[in-house]
Order: sequence, then C-alpha cells, then structure tokens
Amino acid sequence: MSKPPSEPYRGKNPLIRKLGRFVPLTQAECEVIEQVCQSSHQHRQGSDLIQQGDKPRTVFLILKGWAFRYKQLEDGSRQIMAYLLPGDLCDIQILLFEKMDHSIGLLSDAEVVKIPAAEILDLMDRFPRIERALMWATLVDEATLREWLLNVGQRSALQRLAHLFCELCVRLSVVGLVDEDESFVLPLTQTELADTTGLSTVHVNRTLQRLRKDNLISTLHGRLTILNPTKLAEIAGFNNDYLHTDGPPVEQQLRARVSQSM
Amino acid sequence: MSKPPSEPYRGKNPLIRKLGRFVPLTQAECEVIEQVCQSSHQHRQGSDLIQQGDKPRTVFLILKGWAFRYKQLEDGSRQIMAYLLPGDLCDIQILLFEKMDHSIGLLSDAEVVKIPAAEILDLMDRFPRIERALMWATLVDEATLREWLLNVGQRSALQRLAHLFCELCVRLSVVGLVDEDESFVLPLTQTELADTTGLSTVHVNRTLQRLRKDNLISTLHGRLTILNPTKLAEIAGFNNDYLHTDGPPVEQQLRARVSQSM
DNA sequence: CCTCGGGAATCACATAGGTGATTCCGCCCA
DNA sequence: TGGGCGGAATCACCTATGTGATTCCCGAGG
Repeated sequence: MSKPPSEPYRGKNPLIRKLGRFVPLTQAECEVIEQVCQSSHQHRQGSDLIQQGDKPRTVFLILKGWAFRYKQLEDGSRQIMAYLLPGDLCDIQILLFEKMDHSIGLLSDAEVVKIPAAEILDLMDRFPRIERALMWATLVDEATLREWLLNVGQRSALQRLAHLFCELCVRLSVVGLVDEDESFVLPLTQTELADTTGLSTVHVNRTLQRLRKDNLISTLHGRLTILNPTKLAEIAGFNNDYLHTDGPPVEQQLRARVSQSM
Repeated sequence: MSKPPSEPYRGKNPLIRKLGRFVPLTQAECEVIEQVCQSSHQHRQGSDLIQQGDKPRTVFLILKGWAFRYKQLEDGSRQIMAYLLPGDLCDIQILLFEKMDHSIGLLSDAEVVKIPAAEILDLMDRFPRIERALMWATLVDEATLREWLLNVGQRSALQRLAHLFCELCVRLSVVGLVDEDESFVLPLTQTELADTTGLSTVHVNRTLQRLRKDNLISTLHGRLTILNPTKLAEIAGFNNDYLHTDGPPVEQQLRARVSQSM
C-alpha cells in the first residue's frame, strides 16, 4: 500500500489532486476546473442524488463527503457497487442512457457539483488533457469494479473487509484524506459494509472484531486506523496496481497511442 | 426475457447485428465493418488472447466462439468477470493502459480479429455513428459488470445460475445464436460456472440438478435449453433492461445530448 | 439530566454452501 | 476394443456465514 506523499489537505481542489496524478495540469487547466466547482450545492446525508429509473441530466462531482452507487432488489437486499469520494466524478458516459439502472446516495452530508452535459462536453473539447485524465479515471473506476467482483466472488469475509479498507486508504490518500498514522474518516455503518461485501451485518461485526483483536485495525469515533498496513494488505491479497495511483506513465502512453494511429 | 426477432443466423456478421441494434447502420458502414473483419485468425480453445501483465496492442473482436475475461489469485482461485460472445469487442479504451490487469481466455475454438489501435481510432473518426454504437456497447458491458456484482453479492446459488442463463440467452439471441426452442450452445464446464458465480463446483452441480428437476432447464450435448423462460426469469429476479437490447431510442438520446450542448 | 434512537455488540441456533475424495460416464484415439 | 481422460455426478462430513431477536452503548436533542 504505497502512500503518495500526503501534503496536508489545505483546501486544494480534490478533482485537481486526482487528475493531476494522471496528467500534469497547467495553470489554465486548474483554473477552469476550479471554476466549474464554484457552483456547488450542499446535500444531506441519506438523500439520493439520483435514483434508479431517473433520466440522468447532469454529471455529479463530489467535493466533500461520501456518496455511493447501489442497486436495490425487490426483497429489500441492496448491493453497493462503488464509493464516490471527494474528487470523484460519477461516470460521464452515463448521460447516454435514458434511464439510470442504479441509484446514487449520500453517506454523509456532502458538497456536490452538478455539471450539465453541455459543460462537460465543452470542457473536454477545449482541454484535451483534461479529457484524457477523465478517460483515465473512468478506466480506473471500471478496474475497481472488476476488483470488487473478484473480492465478493472469491475471498473470505476477513479478506473482503481487509481488501476494502486497503482500497479506501489508497484512494483517500490520493485526495489527502489520510493522516500520517494511516487513519481516516470512515462514514460507513456495519450495514453498509455488509451490503458492500455481500455479507450479513452480524458477520461483518464478528469479522471486524477479529481484525481489531489481531491488531490490524482500530476504530474510534467514526475513524478507521490501519495499524498494520503490510499485514492487512497481505491478508487481503491487495495489490494496488489496479488503482493506478503510482507514477503516471500516461503521457508516454498517449504519445505511443497517437503515433500508432498515424 | 423478450427475445428479439431471430432471423436464422445465415452468416451475417455478428458485430453488425449487435451494433445495428443500437444505431441503424448504412450500407457503407456495414461494408467497412465487414472489411475490418476480413483479417480474422483461428485460435484454439484454452489459449489466452492476452494475459495479465501484458501490454495491450490491439483490440479483439470475437467473430465465432466464446472468450472470457478473468482474474486469477495466487491461491489458484479464479473469478470470471465477463463472457465475450460473437460480435463482442473487448473494451477499446483498454489500450490506454500499459498493463492488463486481467486475462482473456478462450472457452472454445474461436475466430478472432485483432484490430490495431490505429484502425479503431480511424474507424471511429470516419464513422461517428459507429463510434456511438461502440460507446453504447461499452456502457452495456459496464452495466453488465454491475449486474454480476449484484448477482454474486446478493443472490442465492439458484438465483445466480438462473440469472446467468437468462442473461446469456438474451445476449446470444441478439446475435442469432438461440434457436426457436430457447436452446443454445453453452461451452461452459461446471468449473467455469462455479468461477463465474462464486460457488464451488459441487454446489453448481447440485444447483443445476435442481434447475433440471424443476423443469426450468435441460442440458444435452453442450446445449442448454430454457424450458420455462418466464419462471426462470422470475426466480432469478432477471430484468433485461440493463442489456438495452430492446428498441434503440439511441438516436433521440443523442440528438437530445447534442442539443443540450449548444 | 433524561430519553430517545441509531448503530454496535451478543446470543442461540440454523443452513447454505464448501471440502476432498471417489466413482461414473461418454468420447476420442490407438 | 480397450485404455485413458475430462467432465459430471455422488458421498460424507464440515464450517463459514446467515437469521432473528435481544441487549447494550453513546451521542444528540429537549
């Protein structure tokens, strides 16, 4: 679990932090992103940004707080399919669909920007480097989804939770939300952990106790501290490659791609 | 499980069939697709088209046979994350990555086209309607992945298998590979079904017997027949919306999108 | 300071599904 | 015509995880 150098958060725009990791951004590019983020709204925990069946009209950008993507079955069971953290933009391409096949809810009070389709398209036209970074981010989201399927399909309860915590730690540290002691705010109830990992709440509870007893994690006041990152990652079989947080050979990549296409 | 009008296969290009469902294609567009498909290669069952760690250089298009996307863990367990059927193009965007985070293998002998990045980019430039259809197909792949996560995370063994069979039936019928009696070739061993659904082979076996005993399906000579589509779909909680096989309001969609962006 | 409520922790018990090994069956091939 | 082999079917047994209900705890609000 390699942790990127974590300068203190100091209010820097999380989207810039995230994209900057994929493609170094110019002053102008940063400014235009900042500008888009001006028009943010506050939303309350528990409300849905959009629901299954709705027609998507805007893309959501999370500036503060946590959101999550989920599907609900008739029998009341629910599967959480992604967490959307500060700096995350919920899939741009989704505008193509006439109906959402899932909902997006809020796990905490949140600051959200609603970006109309037009604005996103315009932004991507004018700033191809931003477009690239967004495409990259989309690919990472997909890779993450695949990893979740692997997690739920093949790993034990202990591994599933361990893996989830490793992933969240890496993702949060990218946007500066992890402290030096590997601790971070985790606004999830055990029910939500259960719906993420395909376990029951009771078993999530048991498993968390196990993780605590083995001195792998500790929880206090809604924060989670990873006490032994190495061991936790080992148990989980966690390999952060799929998150592509390390060195961005993106530029070379793209040059290669373009030259191929000539 | 609404089955699209299934004209007999009569050698029509499966990619054209698939994309034609999203965007009506002109003569010229069909021809250019046919042309791309000229240079196909035969591949043997069991071989991998590309492996975890490889750098992707081309996109694969399946013309005949079945492929599958999978990840392998150190302990030998494997999760299958998608089936690639005739007409399926394995994610174009993946060319952006420098390393595959999963492998693609063959479940049967297969006829595959390797399309270089340059060619795909060129094709999309020259034929924006094809580009749209490809984007649409990509979205459907993602939606399918989400549905699989839901399947493995929340449903019982019986439901998981039922759901998988419903999905395959719909997808195969789009490319004309389902007979009138709702039967189709299913080149999967019970081990592969197990690795898809996150179950053990023994339990897959038990569950298949149950499905047979309840007269929901029958299997013979590598074909699967869905005896009672309605009941099977009901058990599975299957709703084919996410596959977007019915009526393509795509055109209107896109017009709306464009007008928004003005 | 009380109390109310959501979430965490516990409990006793049930079972879906996993394990490992063995046997069976149809098919290809010599 | 008889291996040999991959996959299916069975078997006996086990346990990880689920169920439903109850109790506990703590922080928010009156």
